[in-house]
Amino acid sequence: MATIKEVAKKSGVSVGTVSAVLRGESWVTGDTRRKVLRVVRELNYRPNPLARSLRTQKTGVIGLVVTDITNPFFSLIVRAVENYLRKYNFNIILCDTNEDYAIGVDVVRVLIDRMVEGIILVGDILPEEELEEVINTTHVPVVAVERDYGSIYELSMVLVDSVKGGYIATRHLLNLGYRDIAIVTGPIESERNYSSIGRLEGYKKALREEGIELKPEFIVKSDFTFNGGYTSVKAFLEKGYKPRAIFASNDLMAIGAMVAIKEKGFRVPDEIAVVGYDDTPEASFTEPPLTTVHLSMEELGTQAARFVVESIKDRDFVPRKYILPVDIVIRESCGAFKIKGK
Amino acid sequence: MATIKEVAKKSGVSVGTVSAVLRGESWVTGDTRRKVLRVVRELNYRPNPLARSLRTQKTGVIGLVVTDITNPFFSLIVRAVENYLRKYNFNIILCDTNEDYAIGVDVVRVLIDRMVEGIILVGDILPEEELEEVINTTHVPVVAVERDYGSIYELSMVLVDSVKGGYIATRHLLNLGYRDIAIVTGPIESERNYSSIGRLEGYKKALREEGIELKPEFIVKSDFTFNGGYTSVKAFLEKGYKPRAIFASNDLMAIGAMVAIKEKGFRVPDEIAVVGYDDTPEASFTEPPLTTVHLSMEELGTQAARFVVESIKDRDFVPRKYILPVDIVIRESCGAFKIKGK
DNA sequence: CTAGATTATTGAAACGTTATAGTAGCGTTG
DNA sequence: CAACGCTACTATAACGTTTCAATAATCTAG
Repeated sequence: MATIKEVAKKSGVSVGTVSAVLRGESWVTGDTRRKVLRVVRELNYRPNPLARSLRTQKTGVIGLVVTDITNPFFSLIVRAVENYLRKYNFNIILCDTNEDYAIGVDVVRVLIDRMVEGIILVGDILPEEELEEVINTTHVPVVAVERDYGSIYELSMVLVDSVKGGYIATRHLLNLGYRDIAIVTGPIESERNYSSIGRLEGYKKALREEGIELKPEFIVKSDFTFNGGYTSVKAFLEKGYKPRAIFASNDLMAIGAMVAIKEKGFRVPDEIAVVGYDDTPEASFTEPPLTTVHLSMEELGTQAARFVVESIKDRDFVPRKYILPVDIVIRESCGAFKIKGK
Repeated sequence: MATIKEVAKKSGVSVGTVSAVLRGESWVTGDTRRKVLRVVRELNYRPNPLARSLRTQKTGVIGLVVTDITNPFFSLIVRAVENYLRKYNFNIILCDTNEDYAIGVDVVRVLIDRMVEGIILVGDILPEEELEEVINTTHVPVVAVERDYGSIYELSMVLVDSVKGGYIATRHLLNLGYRDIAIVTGPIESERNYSSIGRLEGYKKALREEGIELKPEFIVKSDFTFNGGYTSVKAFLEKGYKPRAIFASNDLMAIGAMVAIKEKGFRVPDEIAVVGYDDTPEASFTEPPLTTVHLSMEELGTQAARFVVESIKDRDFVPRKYILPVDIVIRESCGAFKIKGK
């Protein structure tokens, strides 16, 4: 609670000098510097970041907005962002929008009022109009993660190569000799459902390449939740369809799908193979362990944080786009070991 | 970017008046008020929270520190805290310590520097000495969640009734007729491992009550992780022990235990029944679905947030302790349905 | 009508810093 | 030895608010 004035008075110099010492300005002479530092320690003085920010117009705070912190996909990103930013002495104001645009718009405004030095939007936080507004009326660098806003706005983006992910998942199933492959997708109504659509594209591409005809009824629409995966696959099987393999566009739905499959009396992978997407921690706990498209949330978060730090440090940083590469991690739900093993 | 000065100038009144209008002071006359409000809208003026905070010594920010945001147990709490605090217009600075005391000490200092109005510590963030320091040298209200600091410090606490949880889990297994019940514990070396020890206590109490002798070799020490549960139970079974039921002190370990049990060729629950603790979302996805001690992380978070808000609003709030009640949610891993069903 | 009270408003200090223009003291230099 | 340039500082104006004592304007009472 000591202020810089008290330090100045007690050490017999001006506040400017104290400030200079604390900021590490080189001109202060050895003697005065030592005296000031001693007093600082004696009074246990710590500069008030509020006052400093008001003067310098820099807060050392980054706004981080996610749609759902309880989703491990997002919390892993949050953790990575935090770890990266800590190294640069940035703090994070975290907001969870519960997938609600209204809250998103609101919190972004508040963040700007609070003069955060950068904003990271993870997932579908803002509609385009609002994003445009933010970018046009402020100079806060914005980084979008897992949401493709195209190339018309001045912001960096960190995306996953969804098409490729969908492609290699399907390719893997094809390589194992399966032909009848169904897909469980996330929401695909609007073209802003970038990741669901991309994964579906990859799926189609792989089938096309192999000369396999696309069956529209094998495209099962769902919603990225466990329950959605479960109910949609259950309904699908109850209609009498029986694919040899299912590619679910995320792990949660894959887990739901497996439960439904087993409930219907089919074995995984012997009768129906399953592949997921995301490689969330639970993927290795399932039975059988889930073969899934691996992507590093850590890398996503780190990259986003890096972009934000760079745009702050480097006055003429030009917004970039980073596409995260993906690969497949083979466990047991696809049947690869059984086939190759024998 | 407009300032209050510009608003004052443009509407022909003093800054004090503008400030008064914005804060809703009643004395400003209808005419001036309207004029000011019009200009505010025209210039799209928004007060600068930094300047305001500097003057009022109130920031509207709460510090929220967790040990591991990727653990669903914590992220559910975070979400609840956020939702509650949003209603009161508080923002959250989030810090993840990665279970590292050094980071914990550091971030709490920073939070205090930044003049947060309250601090919520979830899990084992600070050693007692440091907590004492914080409480003695500042007046920031502190709430600890899931960490019992006893009653000597001036802070509120939100705890889970661990003894009771351990008790009802074991009781449930006893009621199903099982006698040979093993427990997989979390870390129990230090008495600050409040929750592991409590759960173990509850287990012992239930057995004692039933007149069953405690077998020390049936107390399997582990570490609250999936892997820990898996390896410790695997080792346990390989030593030739075969309990009729296992109570794991959290769901992650319970899931690990089930994998180990099945790997050893035993069926769950027919040969070995399993009960978990926490009721995390994954508990319903396992096979068989996990019977577990349910506790509401949402309630934990909300209660913590409530305490913090109350201590801010109410000048003479006296720190309280809230003990969350627990109950058991019966699924299939304990075998209750099979037994009762037939 | 005027003194006193009330009401609507202003002006300026304060919050705790940083940034910048200014200056005293002192050694060089031509 | 006057002019100049350093060096090591100081004084003070910002940053954008809120708060509060002071004041002008209007009303009330005697």
